[in-house]
Amino acid sequence: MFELRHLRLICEIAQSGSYSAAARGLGYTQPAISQQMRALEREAGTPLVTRAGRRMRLTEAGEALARRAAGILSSVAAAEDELAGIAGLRAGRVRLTAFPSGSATLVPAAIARLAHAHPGIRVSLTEAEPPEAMRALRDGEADIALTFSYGGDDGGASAGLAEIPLLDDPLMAVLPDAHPLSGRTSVKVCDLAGEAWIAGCERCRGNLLRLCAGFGFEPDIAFATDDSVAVQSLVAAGLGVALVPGLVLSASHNPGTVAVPVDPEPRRGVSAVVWPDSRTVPAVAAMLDTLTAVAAVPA
Amino acid sequence: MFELRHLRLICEIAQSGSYSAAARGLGYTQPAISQQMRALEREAGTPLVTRAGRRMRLTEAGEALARRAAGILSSVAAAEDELAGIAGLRAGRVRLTAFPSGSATLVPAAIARLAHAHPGIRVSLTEAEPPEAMRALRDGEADIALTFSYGGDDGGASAGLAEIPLLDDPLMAVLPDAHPLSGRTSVKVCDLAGEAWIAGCERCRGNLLRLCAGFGFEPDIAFATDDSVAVQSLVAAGLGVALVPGLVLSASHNPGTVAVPVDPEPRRGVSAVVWPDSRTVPAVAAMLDTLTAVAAVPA
DNA sequence: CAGATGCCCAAAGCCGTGCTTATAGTCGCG
DNA sequence: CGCGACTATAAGCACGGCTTTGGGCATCTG
Repeated sequence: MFELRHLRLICEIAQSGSYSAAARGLGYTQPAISQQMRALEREAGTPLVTRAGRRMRLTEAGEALARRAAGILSSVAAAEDELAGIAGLRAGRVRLTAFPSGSATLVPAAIARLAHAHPGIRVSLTEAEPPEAMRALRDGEADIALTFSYGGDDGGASAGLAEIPLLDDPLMAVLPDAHPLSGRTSVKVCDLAGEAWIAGCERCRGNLLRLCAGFGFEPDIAFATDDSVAVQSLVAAGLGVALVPGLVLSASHNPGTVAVPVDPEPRRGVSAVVWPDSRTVPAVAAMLDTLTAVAAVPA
Repeated sequence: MFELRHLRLICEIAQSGSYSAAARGLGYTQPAISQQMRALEREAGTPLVTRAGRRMRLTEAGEALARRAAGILSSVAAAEDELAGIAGLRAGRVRLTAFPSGSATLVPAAIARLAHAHPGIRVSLTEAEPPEAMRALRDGEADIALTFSYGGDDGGASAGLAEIPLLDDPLMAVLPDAHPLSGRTSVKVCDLAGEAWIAGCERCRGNLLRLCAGFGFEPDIAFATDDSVAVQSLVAAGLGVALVPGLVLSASHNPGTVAVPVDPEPRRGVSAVVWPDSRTVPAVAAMLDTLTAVAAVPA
């Protein structure tokens, strides 16, 4: 099989019409050109140039090869340009999978910042709860999975994956406006032991149960819904109280409710999970950096 | 700049999804693949694959490169096919420049034979007297010049060019039917010393003068014309006698004339002239061989 | 016509590249 | 939990390809 070096050579010779000139143009010495051409002709199985007195003239085969070589070389150059664009953050793509409240807060801010810094990078966003996000990551359908985990669970970040902590998201107690404790600057979980509870998603509900068990009671869960807006609406309607992550509240807060800090503050960890190798992929690295930066400055 | 080896590699990996499989497919050992890929990624400036557990997955950059590589490799393969066609006489072109009586005799036979043996080869034919044919050859406008020369001149085959003798063409005396010598089996030049002469082309006329001078007389040239048909017509009209090459007579013979062998037989040499390098160009070599073969069997 | 000038070819030597072999580390599976 | 398959790393070696040097040939010039 030909070598690109040979194709460049035949093009250069076609233009300059001389081995010496081609050598100067390509940064070789003249004998190197002679040797390369001999190798190329051996490969081609037919002469590509003929000596016509002082000048070298391309044969029909040489002309044909030079013609094709020009196209091939420009294709190669185009491929190099494309890769250089990806390496230089002028192009590329990051596929993000984030849980709902993440995709409503951290992610939009990160995307906006990244789009400003590197307009050529395309970002795609899929919304998924952490378990599905991890599956997408494992299946190669996503580059970054934005997940959260409570102290008691591992978020599914198992072998081979790298987890980058982004922020510690404090849980707030959400009470109806009219609730007796709504004026407090902080509440204890025990204070709410007798309340009816509105629970969130499945893993949030698990965390709630563990948390309350730690304080010696089992919460009376009146309703459970994945929808964080619905949770607050149910609270506003006076049907119970809830523990809601600060991130959720920063994205949407029902005005009929009050969010009160909890003491001691329960937290959930929000982190990005990637394949370790991905951290060296320019667009992924840029997005991770941006997410970290955005997370460091709470909205 | 990339190497074709790298492009083949990324394609193979894209298909097989494994370094080891790619190594088997390409005939390398596995470490060779690892090293090539590392070199390629260094060149590209960005990772091209990520380890996803057991499987290797291409990154966006890797996919992009693999996509382009496939096209590039097929272009290279097409170029190789084209050259292989030229080398294998399934394609190619020969540009022939021949003097008139050659292009009417030897050349048609050679072209027919070559077309039969190698239908893919295109032959182009230009008619030119030897001096112009040599110029075309020097200027690269022809691959083979078919020329003739008399003993006294060199046919213009000067330095750097190779001359391949094809045949010795005997000159015949052409006499009107009614001429007193028209019944003889041979004539001597001296027998025609007192005749009026019809001369051919410029170089033929020069040869006639030298020939007669050798026999101690100067011919009385009544008419001179480049057109070999006209020469014979003038003879047929009783306006003189002529010396005409056998090759000319085999292509056209005026029935009102008689061609008589001359003793001793004057001759002109017919030969093909090429650049020495051309003899290794497949299509040119094939045409030279064919011309030689055709010349060996006088039509 | 001889010298000068480019240009290409040939031979020899050397350096670097890239392959193989051997070995260790890692992941997934039975 | 050990086995099999895969990849990474290191060391060693061979080949390829480049440079240097010297020579032949064609063209141009005084």
